[in-house]
Amino acid sequence: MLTIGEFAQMTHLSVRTLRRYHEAGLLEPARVDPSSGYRYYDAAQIPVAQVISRLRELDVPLANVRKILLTQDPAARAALVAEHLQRLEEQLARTQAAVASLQRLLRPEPAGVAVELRQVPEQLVAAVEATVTHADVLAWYAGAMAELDTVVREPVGPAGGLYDNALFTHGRGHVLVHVPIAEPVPAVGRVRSIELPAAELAVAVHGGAHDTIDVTYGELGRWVADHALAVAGPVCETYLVGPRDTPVAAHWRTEIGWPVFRVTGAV
Amino acid sequence: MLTIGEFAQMTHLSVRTLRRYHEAGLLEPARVDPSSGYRYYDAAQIPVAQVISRLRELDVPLANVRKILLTQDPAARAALVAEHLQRLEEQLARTQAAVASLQRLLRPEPAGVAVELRQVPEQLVAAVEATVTHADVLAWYAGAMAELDTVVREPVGPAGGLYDNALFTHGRGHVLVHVPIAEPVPAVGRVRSIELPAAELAVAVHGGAHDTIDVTYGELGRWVADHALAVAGPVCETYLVGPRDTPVAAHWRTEIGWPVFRVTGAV
DNA sequence: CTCAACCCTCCCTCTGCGGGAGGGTGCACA
DNA sequence: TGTGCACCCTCCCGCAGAGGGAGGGTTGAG
Repeated sequence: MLTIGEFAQMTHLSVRTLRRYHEAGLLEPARVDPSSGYRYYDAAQIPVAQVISRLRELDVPLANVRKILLTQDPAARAALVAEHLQRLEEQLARTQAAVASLQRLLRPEPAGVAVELRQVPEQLVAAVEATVTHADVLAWYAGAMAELDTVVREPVGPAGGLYDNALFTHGRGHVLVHVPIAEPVPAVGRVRSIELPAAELAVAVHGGAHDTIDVTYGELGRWVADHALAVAGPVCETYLVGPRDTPVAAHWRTEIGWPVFRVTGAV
Repeated sequence: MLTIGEFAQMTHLSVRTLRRYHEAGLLEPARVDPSSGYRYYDAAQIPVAQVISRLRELDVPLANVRKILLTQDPAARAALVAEHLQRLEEQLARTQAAVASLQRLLRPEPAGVAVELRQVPEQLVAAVEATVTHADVLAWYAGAMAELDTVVREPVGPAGGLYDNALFTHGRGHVLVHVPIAEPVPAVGRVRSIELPAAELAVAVHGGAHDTIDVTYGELGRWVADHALAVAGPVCETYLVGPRDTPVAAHWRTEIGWPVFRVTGAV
């Protein structure tokens, strides 16, 4: 039987951390003295503590560590670990994208995005909509678009999405993805046929992956601000070339439409 | 002049986050209304906000972001960014090591480390010592060892280190690195000639990089516990083959000496 | 039997983000 | 000129996972 201090020496985990792991149900001491509360560990628990330590080095949340430890079946356990490694790889990809984008931003050559003012007529679309958080929007978008694809056989234009301002200002908002159609389709699942109202948009096109789309948003927003046009509704993205057209992110083209009130007299 | 909400839309940062960045001195609004406290931003601040956003994606702490933004000289700024990228790479290496080690740990084949009981005589050494935290110990070690190398011309054995138990149990403790010598050397900088006392050690050898040295610590500690030998002092590491001998981490050999009281009658 | 080293619990701190309460502002429209 | 509503403000609390430290009980060697 080892005291918590001895166990800490052998595992290189601090006494505090061991107590926290006990409290979290990750590493129950072999025995706890009922009167004094002293924790006593068994030498057989050393490898368990080391597995925990390795998982924490990989930033696996304590709750997931618990789940992994409670999983007896080696295959299921390996799957849980693999799932986390998957997440690490995605994070690595995001990190690399951020590095590339940062280097571009720090070079003092403004991109100079072309902005155009456009009158968009009302449009019949098949749509899926929901209120989601900023963190969930990517996953939700993928599901909604897949569902749209199963229902809409003959789209008459590229897919698009309407993004409530609150999504950006407060991290949660109303989102609608749509595919333009010629004739109404029956309501299936979450898909509904609706008519998007006509709009006046300031439009810019973003080329490449969506990691850096905020740069184009910034340029477009700046243009709108410079031209003193009031904002009046959700932003409208149109996926001219997207993941469904080519897997090469560099070839994607996304049109961003920023709603404005026409200030000049021409109607 | 843009309100905080408009600025949030253009930069894809939440209103809350912008307020926090203001408070932290990262992104001062172009104007703050003295009576209402309303923040007003300039469109020219959009790229700045985007740089902050990219740095935060790279997990640069707000304090460092501030430092980077306050640095006018592009070269110095690039150096700060490069420094952080360096840290990211090190972290990546640690992550990969943790993955490899985890896979080994989850395979149910115990390594089976050979442990030996050894009487070590007193030894004259040139040493550098300090009280450091667990997080700092690697950097401190590198500096101390480099300083030792400049003073000691003729070591009579491999370098080693004494690690106070508190370093492991409480994350901060006394550490001493040393090189054995035949004759005392003059005190230069932090280097002193001292005599390490004789000791009784349980000894095991760890092969490979230090990422996984806790596994050998665990095996050794378990052996000591199984043989009911009381611990009585700092752990002693000896770097039989280390980074100064070969850059190939897989070839390193580190001897770990765990102080014990001899229980058998033989003296 | 004494005393130091150890252990316990409880509460606070840090970082960077979000939620929500309670209350003041700005501006279009009547 | 009021009214209403969207917007803005500050202040406090929550989360994760680690450390710091206070105040007090236990253990065990001399």
